[in-house]
Amino acid sequence: MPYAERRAQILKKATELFAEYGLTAQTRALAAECGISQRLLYRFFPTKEDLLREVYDTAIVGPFQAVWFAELSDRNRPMHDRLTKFYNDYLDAVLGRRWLRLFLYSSLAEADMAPNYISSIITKLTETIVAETAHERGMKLDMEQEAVHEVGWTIHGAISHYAIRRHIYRASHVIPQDMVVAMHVRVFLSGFDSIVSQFERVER
Amino acid sequence: MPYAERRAQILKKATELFAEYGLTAQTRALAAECGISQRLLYRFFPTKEDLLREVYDTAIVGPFQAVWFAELSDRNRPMHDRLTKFYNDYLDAVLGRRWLRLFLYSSLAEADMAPNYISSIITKLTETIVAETAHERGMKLDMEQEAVHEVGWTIHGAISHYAIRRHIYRASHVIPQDMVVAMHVRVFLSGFDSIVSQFERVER
DNA sequence: TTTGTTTGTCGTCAATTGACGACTTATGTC
DNA sequence: GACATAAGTCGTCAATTGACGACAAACAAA
Repeated sequence: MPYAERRAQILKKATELFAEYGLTAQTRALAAECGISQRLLYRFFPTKEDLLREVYDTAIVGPFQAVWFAELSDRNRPMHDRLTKFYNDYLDAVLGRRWLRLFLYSSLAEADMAPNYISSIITKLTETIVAETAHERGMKLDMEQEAVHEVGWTIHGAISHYAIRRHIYRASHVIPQDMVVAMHVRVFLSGFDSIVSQFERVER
Repeated sequence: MPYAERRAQILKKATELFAEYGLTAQTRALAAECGISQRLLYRFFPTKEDLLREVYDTAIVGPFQAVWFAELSDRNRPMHDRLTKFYNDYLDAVLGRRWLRLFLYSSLAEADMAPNYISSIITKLTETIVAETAHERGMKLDMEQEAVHEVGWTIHGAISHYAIRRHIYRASHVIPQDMVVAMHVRVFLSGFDSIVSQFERVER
């Protein structure tokens, strides 16, 4: 099998394995999964840690679609629709079992990867959501950056936790996903004015 | 050192160790932490797994205060106060770094412990919160049990995720905790009517 | 055919790790 | 003192695990 193809196969299987059994999953299990000898892995990745890093970059940071920022900022559509669309897509493309497990394992392992994802993507995301919601209502935001993030986290955290509940805690999920998204979007939009005013009052 | 005392010490150190380094932390490290030989551990716990189970029972299920149910059902106080009080207490007593790390490690390890905690405690909690909120507003709830849980999870998930963000992702937390709680309680209460009506309409 | 490069395996090393048999030391108790 | 029970250590075994040197097979190019 040619170099690139084999490498891609290993990376894919490694992603599945680490997501399932944690970052301590063994290289021998990975080799067996690929149908190759354990020694061959080391022709493609110098150490297990290099492999882990690459798994993280492709499987955690990769799935986020840059186009989502554009869609969330499309002022021709009502914020309610934009949020509903975004979070349904985000749940499907990112917050699946594999992504969540990898992300949590990495975060717990201290491997300051999660902070990277958070600071590089989610920070911008919460800012966008809050700014766009405020704009739609003709509000002029006057609060600390940290408060903006906290407001954005209300909906993002609630939906992320729904995914954790579903995929990690294996809670039953009889209520269909789009209905859950609809609920959270509704709660967020209906409570938005009052939470913003809370922060504006206090943070001045 | 007497039997009971030594055993308690081991249990405590084991909790710290497993929370920090995961359920794969080594018995030798634990022994060193206790200042005893590794062999001695096996006089108190037959296997590592027995130790793990006991750590889980005392450190995960233990911290939940039964009195919280009574407080949440105290109809002499407005729901807003009850929720604010409860979630500040819950964040302090349960959702700390140690508890969260243990809980997540256990959940990821498939060790169907998390489902236990969820089904035995959180299920009842969400039911109480939703029922009490509805009662305060003179509403008669008519929706599926699963929908009730989902409604309760909006606030419980949002606050749990705030704790995860803070302790696991190590996101900066400039906004003081009581202000975050206030925000989530406010969002929940102001959105409550509309989400309930959403489920009632659809679930019939 | 020869030669060099790529693709791949075998076997092994050193460190780690859960578990435990055998033994030692301390603390009463009659 | 004698003797039992509790508290504790030493050393080791077998299995696991990341890493790698040495060698074999496939294959293209001259």
